[in-house]
Amino acid sequence: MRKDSRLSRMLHVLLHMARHDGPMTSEHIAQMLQTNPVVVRRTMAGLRDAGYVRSEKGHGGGWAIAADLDKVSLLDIHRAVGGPTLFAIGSEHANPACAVEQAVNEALDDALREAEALLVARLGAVSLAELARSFDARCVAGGWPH
Amino acid sequence: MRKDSRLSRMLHVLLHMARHDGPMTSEHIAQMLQTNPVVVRRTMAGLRDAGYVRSEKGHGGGWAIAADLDKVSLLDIHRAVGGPTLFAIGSEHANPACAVEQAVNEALDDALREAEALLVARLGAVSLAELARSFDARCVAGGWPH
DNA sequence: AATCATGTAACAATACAAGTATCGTGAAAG
DNA sequence: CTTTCACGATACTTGTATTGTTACATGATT
Repeated sequence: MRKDSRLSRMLHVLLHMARHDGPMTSEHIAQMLQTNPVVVRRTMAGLRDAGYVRSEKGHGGGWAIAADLDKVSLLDIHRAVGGPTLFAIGSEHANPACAVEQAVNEALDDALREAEALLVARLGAVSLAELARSFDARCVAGGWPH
Repeated sequence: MRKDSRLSRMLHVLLHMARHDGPMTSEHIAQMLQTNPVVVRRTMAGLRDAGYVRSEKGHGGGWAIAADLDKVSLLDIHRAVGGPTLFAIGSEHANPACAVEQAVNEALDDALREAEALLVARLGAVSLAELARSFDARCVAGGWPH
């Protein structure tokens, strides 16, 4: 399967929106993401439904942030875009009749659950605001013009 | 993408082979896995190349274990079947020009790397022999006939 | 009324594991 | 030494998910 980049893309967009006055159009965002405006709308629809962004039609319309970035975590965004499967590996049958297969699946699923718990904890611990601040810090450290 | 079940399947097969005298044919294994003999040969080719199993042609031929199960970890098997990507999510561009995207990718990749390290450590810490023993223990605990 | 922008539906492209069919090759059995 | 068995290898097709694309409807602004 192709790798799901929706979380990455939405974080990218949100950080740009946080540093941008006024709404941004799907067309503009699509250029940033090097993709299609329809893909942008499709993906951001999830964020809108969750209340993290707002969209307006017509002249001067587009997308704008609609939530306190301190209160939204990376995990929230992951879930807002559909909370896709995290792992590309797993077991074939959920409830196998074979006892050997049961044992194998249990061992594997244990390990996967642990890794998933860690990842979820990491994503849940970082807010969009913190991510934006760490970006600012990186710019200062790198001598970036403000 | 469809979930990769090669590791799960190969562990299933190896545990059966450990409790089985003489070689097992691809046809027999395919029935266990509820799949096709060609899929079995294709997947087990990796294990053969790594020296974990051996295959023989002709009458009485088939697959047999060719290594000390105490010395082979679940991680070894994962790698032998191609060491596929573990995560289904990730970032789109490896080296983005956009500084914001760089920051986002770094934050995400950090979290993914940590989770991957945990998973790899877990898989690397369990040998096939240990997995087989834990299966035996489970059978005894469940009152399984030996 | 014209324009701009989102909303939605439908469909093609892409990627990759898995499934399938077929033939070749070598080893054992008769 | 011919048949049979089993792997080896190739060339597809299928299934499933994201992503890309086209087209058109809808609502808001000028």
